[in-house]
Amino acid sequence: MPPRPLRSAARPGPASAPRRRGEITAARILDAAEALFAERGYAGTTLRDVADAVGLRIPSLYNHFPSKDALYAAVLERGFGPVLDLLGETLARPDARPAGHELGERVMRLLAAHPTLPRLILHETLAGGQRLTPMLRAWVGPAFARADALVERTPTARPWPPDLAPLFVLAMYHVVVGYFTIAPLYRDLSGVDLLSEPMIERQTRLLRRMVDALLPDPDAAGPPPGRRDT
Amino acid sequence: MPPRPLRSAARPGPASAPRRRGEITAARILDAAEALFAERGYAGTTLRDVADAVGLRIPSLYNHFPSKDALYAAVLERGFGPVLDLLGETLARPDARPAGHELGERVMRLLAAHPTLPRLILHETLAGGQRLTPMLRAWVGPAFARADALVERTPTARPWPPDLAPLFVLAMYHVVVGYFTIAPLYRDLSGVDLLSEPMIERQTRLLRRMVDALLPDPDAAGPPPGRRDT
Amino acid sequence: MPPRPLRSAARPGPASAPRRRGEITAARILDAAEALFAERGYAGTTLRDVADAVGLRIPSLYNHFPSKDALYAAVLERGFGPVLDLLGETLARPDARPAGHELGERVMRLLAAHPTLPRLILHETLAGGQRLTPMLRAWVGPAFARADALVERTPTARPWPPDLAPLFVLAMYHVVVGYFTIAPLYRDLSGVDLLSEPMIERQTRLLRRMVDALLPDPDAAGPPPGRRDT
Amino acid sequence: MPPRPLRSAARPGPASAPRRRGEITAARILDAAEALFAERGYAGTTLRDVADAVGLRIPSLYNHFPSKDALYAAVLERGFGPVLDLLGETLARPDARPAGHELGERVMRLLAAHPTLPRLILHETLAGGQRLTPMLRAWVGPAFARADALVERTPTARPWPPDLAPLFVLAMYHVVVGYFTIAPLYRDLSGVDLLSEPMIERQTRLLRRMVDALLPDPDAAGPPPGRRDT
DNA sequence: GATGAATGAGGATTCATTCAT
DNA sequence: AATGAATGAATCCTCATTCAT
Repeated sequence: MPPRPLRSAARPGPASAPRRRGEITAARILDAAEALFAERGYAGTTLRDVADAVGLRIPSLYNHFPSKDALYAAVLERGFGPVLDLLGETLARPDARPAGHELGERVMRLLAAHPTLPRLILHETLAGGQRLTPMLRAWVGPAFARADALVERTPTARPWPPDLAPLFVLAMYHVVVGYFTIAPLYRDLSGVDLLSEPMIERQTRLLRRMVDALLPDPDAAGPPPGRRDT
Repeated sequence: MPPRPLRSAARPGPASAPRRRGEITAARILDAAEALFAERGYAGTTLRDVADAVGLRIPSLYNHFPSKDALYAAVLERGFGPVLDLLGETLARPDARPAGHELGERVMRLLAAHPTLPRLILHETLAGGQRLTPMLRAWVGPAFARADALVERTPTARPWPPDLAPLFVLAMYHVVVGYFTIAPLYRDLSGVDLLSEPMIERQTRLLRRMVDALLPDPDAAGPPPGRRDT
Repeated sequence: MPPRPLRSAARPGPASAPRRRGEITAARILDAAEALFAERGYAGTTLRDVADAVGLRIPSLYNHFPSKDALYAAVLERGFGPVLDLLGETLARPDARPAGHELGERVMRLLAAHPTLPRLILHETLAGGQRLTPMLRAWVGPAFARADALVERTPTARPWPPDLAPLFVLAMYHVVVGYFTIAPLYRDLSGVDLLSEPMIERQTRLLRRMVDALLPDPDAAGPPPGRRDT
Repeated sequence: MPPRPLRSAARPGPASAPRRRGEITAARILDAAEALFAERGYAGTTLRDVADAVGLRIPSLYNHFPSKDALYAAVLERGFGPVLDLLGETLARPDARPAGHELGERVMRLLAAHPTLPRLILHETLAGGQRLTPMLRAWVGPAFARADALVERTPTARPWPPDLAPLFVLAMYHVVVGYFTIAPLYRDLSGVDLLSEPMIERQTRLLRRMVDALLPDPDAAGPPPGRRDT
């Protein structure tokens, strides 16, 4: 369980330190549930698993969340709230090119700090989004739309035709989400930990290179000649 | 990779008609199970679901498969056998550039015909591959290694550094797998069916353009000037 | 558990002997459940109680009834079906006076053979009929209406005013139902078993005397002089 | 019968105002619990139900009653104390005939003011009296005995044989208790509220007529000729 | 090969109760 | 006096599996 930065605790209120003991327990439950849901999905995660991970008995969970469903929803809300905020800001920025360039790094940093989120969202995707929080449902469509717009308004030497832009966005999304999703299996098979700092940095370089190649800067001559990535 | 018996080709194809009625029932069970496992994952799929989908009672499933686990394994074996064969062939071909160019189309055609496979494999990926058939386990590592080699030996105007090549392969893998995985949710949210023929064709064009941009042909001058994608 | 007369088994079909073993088990479950529901009510009866009484494990109950609710409904259906039929016939008879006179005896005989039914119906009454089978709901209203009509059309020396007739019917209903309901407590407190043959017979005489007094025969002179009850 | 402290009369009456706030809360709990126990029985009533009805949290109930059982006992004690007192007085009066005549009205008035009591007692009856407060247990037997004696010593034109007298008492008891018990269901089915003032008054007339018919005044000639019931 | 019946294990949830605050 | 938190026991129900038919 990665340490959760303070700002994520800042959601429920302006005061950052949880005052009551109950809030601490609820946060611990959310931590454990997030990890387990990310690893095993909703159906594969048992309240016993969660309770064991927190060091509580099962009925105690019900003192903090009224049902397994509600716990799952709370995990998604807490996890995705800050991410969606950040993505929203970046996508909304008018200066397309720097935005596109930064997006990769920002998203990588963000998800590296919350590596469970991509797994959570992929579980949802596989489930057809049937349990998708209204929050996420409401967000996904517009987010992709804004990303499409960003791609289309980015000045590039070789613009994307409108019918391919959405698929391009989808592709880049999958590159990022897939990277974090496959990390445990990749580590298991190859011994390399994709979540380690150097690998994260490499993947960030990859993204930059991909963006450079796929959205070439119109001002640069040909494929960036002298510039080496990194 | 274990030799794949011909019978696996007998599924929907015109090939040898199954002799016994039992085999036909087993195939129907596999069909139903494949769809359900792909949609809901292993933990989320119930033998009752499978039996209902086939029109049998649960105990009858045990006449064909000794356990839920075995049924799941059989689904993976039957589903991935032909795919792995095909991929293996392509990846093993010495002529790197045409192979790289063709790979996208071949894989798209293949997965478009078996759209459950990406979902199945993603469920496995999320589960950390713990239930991954030995078959798949044995295949995945080498496959990526061969793909890495393919990328590295492909003559290109801008070669990939060895530390990025594997990540590049991974990225392309996620682009393809993610496309099929998100199809149901995408359809739900946007109304567009990514599994439809036109969309599949668009995605194929996207892949070709991505490969062109990321592995630029050394013989071509600059970014392919006169050539417009489709 | 009183022996169930064969005619009640005749409901589900014309053949009286249950062919399959499952039907026997289902009947045993119904027997046990009927006794327990009658004694403890719905909320106070546990599936464990039922299973223990039958000698099964709890999950086996679900092979015969899909839920506790359905089991309860089945108990009511099986128990009240024949009773309602019989009552319906009697109440529908045109010859009011003999019908009224016989009703007491018939009902007493009927309920003496099924002493759980009054308790079941009282549990339902107390619950406000919220779980009342549609069957019973549909029956209760008309039954009382027909009973009212019977009272009003019975020739008597002192007719009941229309506003009291329904209450009179209700009263007689409670006399009968209450008698069987209180039997266990009465036995516990006084040692007398109201369900014993002699007591049943006494109560039958009581009912006859009450009917005679409350619906006096217009042809008889005054309070029946020479006639002694019994 | 244990002496009843005056405070039990303090409930809804204008009598001595409860001094401490705790007593007022306890009374509110008793009110809510009485209604719920009467409606759903002991097993069907949850401490959460009670707490919700009072507007407290469950643990607060334990500040006033040491257990669910004790709360139930307190409800019975408080509810039945005054009733038993009153019945005791009436039954103990030596002048049999007026007592018998008055009994109906007094009981009806009493129960109309406390319509939950019949339901509570019926729940107890159905449970076989296993939870019956010692108070009630100690009272029921003697009460019926005194009622039997009352019936037997009432001068009437047609005395009840000793073997029928107890059943007659039982019957009248059920007429009264049943009336209040069925009220909610009756209202649900027919729209008529048996607890309304006019219906209560009708039922009182019914009781008087039944008593007149079943215990005919020896001084009156035949069935009371000129007198019409109200 | 298909199925009705039975069941051990477990899953989510509720309930009455306790205790520290 | 009120309550948030914790929990053992139990509730209804599901699941994968077995077995006799």
